[in-house]
Amino acid sequence: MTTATTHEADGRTVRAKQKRARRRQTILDAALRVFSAKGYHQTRIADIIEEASIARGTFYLYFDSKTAIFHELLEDVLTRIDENVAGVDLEPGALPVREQLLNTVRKIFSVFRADRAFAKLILREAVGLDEEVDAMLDGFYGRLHRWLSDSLRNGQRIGLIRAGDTELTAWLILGSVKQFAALVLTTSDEDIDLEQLSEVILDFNLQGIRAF
Amino acid sequence: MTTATTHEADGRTVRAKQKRARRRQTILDAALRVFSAKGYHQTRIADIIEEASIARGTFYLYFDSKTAIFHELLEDVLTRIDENVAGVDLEPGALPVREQLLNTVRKIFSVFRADRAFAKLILREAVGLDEEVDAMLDGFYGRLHRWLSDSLRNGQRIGLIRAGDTELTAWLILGSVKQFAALVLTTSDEDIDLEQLSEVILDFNLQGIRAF
Amino acid sequence: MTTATTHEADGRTVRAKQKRARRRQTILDAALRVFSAKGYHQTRIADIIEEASIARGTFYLYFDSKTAIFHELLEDVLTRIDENVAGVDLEPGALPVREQLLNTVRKIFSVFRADRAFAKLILREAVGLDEEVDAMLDGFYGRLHRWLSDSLRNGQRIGLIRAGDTELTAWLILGSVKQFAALVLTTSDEDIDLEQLSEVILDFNLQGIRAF
Amino acid sequence: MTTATTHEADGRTVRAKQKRARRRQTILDAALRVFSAKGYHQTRIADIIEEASIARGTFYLYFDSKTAIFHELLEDVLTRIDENVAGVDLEPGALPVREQLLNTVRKIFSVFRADRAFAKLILREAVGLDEEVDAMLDGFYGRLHRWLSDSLRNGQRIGLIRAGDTELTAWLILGSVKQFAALVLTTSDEDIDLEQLSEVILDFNLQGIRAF
DNA sequence: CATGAATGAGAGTTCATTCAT
DNA sequence: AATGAATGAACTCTCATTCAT
Repeated sequence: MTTATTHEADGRTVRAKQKRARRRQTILDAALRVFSAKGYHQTRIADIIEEASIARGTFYLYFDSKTAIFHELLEDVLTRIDENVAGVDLEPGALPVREQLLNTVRKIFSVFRADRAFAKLILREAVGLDEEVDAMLDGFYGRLHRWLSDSLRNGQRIGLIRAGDTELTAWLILGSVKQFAALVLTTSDEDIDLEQLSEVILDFNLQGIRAF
Repeated sequence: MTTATTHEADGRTVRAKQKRARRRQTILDAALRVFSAKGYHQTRIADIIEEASIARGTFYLYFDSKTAIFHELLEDVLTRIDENVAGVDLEPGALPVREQLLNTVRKIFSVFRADRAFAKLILREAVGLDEEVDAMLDGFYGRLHRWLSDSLRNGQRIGLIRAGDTELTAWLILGSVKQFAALVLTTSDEDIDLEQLSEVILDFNLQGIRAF
Repeated sequence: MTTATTHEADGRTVRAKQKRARRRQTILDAALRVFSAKGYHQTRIADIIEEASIARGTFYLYFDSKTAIFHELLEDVLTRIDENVAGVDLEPGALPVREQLLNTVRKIFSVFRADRAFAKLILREAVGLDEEVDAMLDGFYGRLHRWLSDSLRNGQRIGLIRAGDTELTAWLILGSVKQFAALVLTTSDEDIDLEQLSEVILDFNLQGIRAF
Repeated sequence: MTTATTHEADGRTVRAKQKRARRRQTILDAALRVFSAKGYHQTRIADIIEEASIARGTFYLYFDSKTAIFHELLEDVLTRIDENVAGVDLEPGALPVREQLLNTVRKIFSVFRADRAFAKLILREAVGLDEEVDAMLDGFYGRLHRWLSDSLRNGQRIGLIRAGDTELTAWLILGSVKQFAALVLTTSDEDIDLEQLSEVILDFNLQGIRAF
């Protein structure tokens, strides 16, 4: 009897928490849609609450401010990409390097493709916004850069990567990847052959452009 | 008499026009400083007129709006870079391709270095601002891309550039250049050896990263 | 059986009523604390329900509005003081007038001292709030005034009080008492010798300040 | 010629300053009217700008905030009264003390009567508003109190004032004066005989109420 | 009865732009 | 041409109150 009641109470609490989490997500989703459609500055709180079909005050029950929800949104997106990159195993042996890199490129782009809105957030809306956002992006790109330069040094050690300034080279690779992502973003047609494109970008980074 | 008066009037007109042009430039300069220091949205008209030491209303005698002056500023910057790129002669013969490309890379960066404010404008402030600015940037990058892909095709024809998707590759090169520019922008120390860096970026694009 | 049930029901009803009354009082107490600590306008319903440890909606089961609970609170306080004053017996004979007045002064201040919060409510929070509160305070001070002027007239009749405008004088006495109360309120030290102060205020009102 | 131009320029500046000062005053006057009519909290910026017939933004050209204009208004009023009290000469000799005090009482009330709105501000709107206002009022009443207690001590020295706690007594006098002011404020009829009332309040403070 | 998530009217303030001088 | 006071639309955020559970 007592247990039942307890369960019931627990059930209520759990359900309430779930409901709250669901609503939070609803608002986040709506905000992402609006932010990526209109841009951060063109987006009014009014737009978000309308998109989310909630009242003005409700928004502030879940988020402190327009800035706060954007930061959270951005953090979510960055984390999601981080996880895809972090999962890559660069231990020598296993798959050929080319195959592994190809996997990473594929993964990153699949995240972007999953929702173009994410990409727009990172590549357009979050650029030059405020210092905190700058720091978040710097951190994100910094992590990617570190992973890339580490990989390059690894490659040099085992003789797969030619000698050179790994730090700088890592930035250049990152730049080409970002541009590629921006390209995918712009190209509205879904007939992009990501598989083929991934190979092109990889080969560009590996071999460069010269004939020999 | 009449002629004299006319001359005088002409002189006046000319001098007035010059004065007007000078004042315009003063305001543009001031605006560039403020925009790149505080960012587009954080910049108030009040900031610009204070920096330019003019009255509020005077601003609107020279520019239609905050948007308008930013657009003009951006156009100036983009044109300046365009000219440096457009001036490159890619006729087969002449200098070795590597040398020519190196020249172009050097020129582009010298424009950026001339005033970091320009770079910030293009790489940060103008990103995700509004549709017209988007169009301007698209046009600018589009021209760079076209020039790059034309060059690549040229290179393929004369056997210097390996076969491949020239369109996509041109974007990737552009991406690495942009990232490089952003890097130069961030690195506040003036001890950057642009000469050496230019070679690294060029070699990256030419040879890629692999050992063979 | 039926009786039993009825009894039980009655018991339940009574207990429920008591519980309800107790809760009401809990909320009133909490509200008094918060109102006098933060002031009426700085107090949010959120503050009251937190102080009372009840849910938001519960508040409205017991009181109609923020205004309503303040009114009730104020009425409670005013009534409490009224009772102390009303209880004074000024029939000629009995105690000497000075002793009687001293008793009244003592009583009033003891009410204030019992809880500074009360005093703050009357002397600060309720001032200039809204028309209904104005009316309550007017009524309260009006009753005090009437009682004072009646007393003065009585005093005149038996030759204890000098001739003069009893109406106006009553207001002046009231003013000095209010100021005194405010003084006690401000003086945070508990080492105030109310006994001595009561005499000073009484003598001030009786003899004034001149040497002869 | 030059002087003329200079004069003209000066004239312009002077006129501009005057105009600005006039407008400031217009807004202050309007604000005083509204604050005293509706109370501080019931007053919206919208009410003030409507009363002053200015645009929303104009208000903020002259005052930082709703709080700021109220503070300035209050300071003005307090200063005006201060000046009337400060001007009193209590040097022994000259006029009889009673006459001097009567003058002060008259002056203070004439300030109040000049505009009931002032009185309402001090006695009602500014009570329990915020800490800064509290400090202003405390300072104001503190100065009055100091002046009163100094005067009392002076009177004691020359044998005009009986022995007693001058500090406390000064507060009591102040209390009676405040109450009196409040009374004048409430009594909307203009047929108040301030001359007679001033005497009553003075005699109350001098002789008290008892027959002997 | 109790709860607390949801509501939405309404507030103060900012700032690009206009216009009388 | 130059000035800067004036404008008012539009914004974000608060909080007393309601109501479904």
